[in-house]
Amino acid sequence: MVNSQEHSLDLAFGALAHPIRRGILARLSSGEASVAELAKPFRVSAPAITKHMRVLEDAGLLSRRKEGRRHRCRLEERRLKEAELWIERQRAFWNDRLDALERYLKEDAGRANANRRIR
Amino acid sequence: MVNSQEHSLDLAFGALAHPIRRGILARLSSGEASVAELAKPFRVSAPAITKHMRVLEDAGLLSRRKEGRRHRCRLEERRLKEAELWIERQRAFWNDRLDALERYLKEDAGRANANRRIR
DNA sequence: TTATTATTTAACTTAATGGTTAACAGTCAA
DNA sequence: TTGACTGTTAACCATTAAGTTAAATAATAA
Repeated sequence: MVNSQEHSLDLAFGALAHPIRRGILARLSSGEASVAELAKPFRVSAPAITKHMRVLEDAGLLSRRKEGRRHRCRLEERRLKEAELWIERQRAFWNDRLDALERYLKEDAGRANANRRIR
Repeated sequence: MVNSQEHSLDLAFGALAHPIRRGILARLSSGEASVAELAKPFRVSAPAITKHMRVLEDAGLLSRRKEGRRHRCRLEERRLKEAELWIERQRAFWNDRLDALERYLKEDAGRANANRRIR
């Protein structure tokens, strides 16, 4: 199970890589909705939406329960959080490097000035 | 050009959806590197790496300059930031909703208790 | 010049994605 | 029971993705 975490990031980012799926998530982030409601803004067939729902579900970004003939869908934020965290970690690293460089340059400039003053 | 922003998110998330490409970015987040250095941890052919580099470049997540026969590659953090921001916004919305729900439930519980005390 | 190293391009295979239409299954309401 | 509504499955098509090997280009080293 070494790379099951990796694989779930594959699925999550893959799911986010399509505007319809991001649209569905955006809609869900303001509350639960049925499949038809989620489909409304998009000019594609119902089966296409079913497939997008499947991708989101497989990625663990969305869950649903049946309520009569409609499905109530809701956002699963945990996976979204994991994806966000991955990005955040990379950026944090990078920013640390930039910060360190900046500090170094400042110190260096300080030392250069000190030297200039000494002689 | 309405959805060029959308399209660049497609590319960014799509690029993040592969473990080799995430590995490359992770490596880059601790400093610049050549293509061969980036390729080393992965058991795929050089042309495969070239393709992954292209995907990352097209997504604007990576840039490079030629230095003799090697290419020095570096992370472009702006796109990474944009992707992070998109996720963060969805989650913020959702958390607001959950917070509101929690507040509502607490208030409600308080009122219920008050009522119980009265009679 | 010749060989070596770093990287890309070309051509190809296989599998996955994203869409379609047509048909099916469950649930509700007349 | 019949019909309408919500959603899925099946079968198909076109495009893209991810890998391969073989050959090409470009820069350095011998």
